[in-house]
Amino acid sequence: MLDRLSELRKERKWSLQETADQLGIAKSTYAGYESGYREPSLLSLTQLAELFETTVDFLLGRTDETYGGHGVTEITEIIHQKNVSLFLDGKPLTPDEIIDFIAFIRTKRELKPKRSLVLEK
Amino acid sequence: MLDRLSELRKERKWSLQETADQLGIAKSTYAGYESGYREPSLLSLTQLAELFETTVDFLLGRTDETYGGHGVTEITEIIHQKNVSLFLDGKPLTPDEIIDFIAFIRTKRELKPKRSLVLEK
DNA sequence: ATAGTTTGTACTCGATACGCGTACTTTTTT
DNA sequence: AAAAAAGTACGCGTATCGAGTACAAACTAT
Repeated sequence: MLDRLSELRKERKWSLQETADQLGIAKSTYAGYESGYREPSLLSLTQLAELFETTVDFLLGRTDETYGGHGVTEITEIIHQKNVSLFLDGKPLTPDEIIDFIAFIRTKRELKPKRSLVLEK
Repeated sequence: MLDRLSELRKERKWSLQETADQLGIAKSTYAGYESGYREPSLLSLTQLAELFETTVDFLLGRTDETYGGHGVTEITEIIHQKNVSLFLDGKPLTPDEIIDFIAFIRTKRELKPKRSLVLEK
C-alpha cells in the first residue's frame, strides 16, 4: 500500500536507517512500512508525507500528483477531462476556448525563436 | 485526527449506522473513527475518502481543499503564484503568455455576446 | 405528555498487528 | 579479502483494533 515510500527514499539517496532516524522510529519499523508488512499510524502517515514533501494521497497511490493543492497541469490534457478545472473571471473555460488558446500560444512560441534568430544575425 | 468525518457525514445527513453500512463496517467501529478513539487501517482510510468524495489529506486535516488532483484554478490568480502550475507541451507558461491568454479569452468572450445579440434581432 | 423508534455513546472481549530490538544476509566500501 | 553499511527476517510484549452489546439521548408519532 505504501509502495511509493521506497521510490521516494531512493530518489533522495537515504538509507532505511537515516530515514527512520528523521522520523524518530526504529529502522525495522520503517522497513516494515516500505515492505507493506506494517502500517503506520495516522500520525506517522502524515509525518511520512511531510518528510517526503508530498501528499498522503500520493503515498497511498490514490493520485499520481506528487503535491496537491495547485497541481501541475498540462493544458493539452484538460480538454479530455470531464471536470472543468480552469476558470477565468469566475467562468469555466470551454473546450473551444482551450483549443483556441493552445493554438494561440503554440503560434506565438513558433514565431519567437525565428525572430531571435533573425536578431542574432 | 479525523474530526472532519463528522462534518462530512452530517452535511450528507447520514447516520452513523448508514455510513458504517456503506463502508461495510460496524457502527461502533465507524463511531470510533469519528470520535478519534480508533484509527482506521489504510484501506479503510482510502475507502472513507472515496465515500466522502474527498482526499485523505483533507480527512487528516492536512489541507483545506476538499478535492486534490486537478484543483479548481482561477487563471487570474496564477500570475501571482511563485510555482508554475500551467504547462503547454511540457513547457511552463510564462507570465506574459498567461497575460496574453487572459486578454485573448476576454476579447473572445466580449465578441461573442454581441454577435448573438445581433442574430437575435 | 407519553411511548416507540432511531441515533449516538460507552464498554468489553478476543484477535491481530504494532514498534522495537536483534540476528542474519546482502551489498557496498575500503 | 575484510570491514562496514544497508537491507531483510524474526520474535516478543504490548497496545489497539473491529465487533457486539448495553445504555443514554434525541427524535418522531400519537
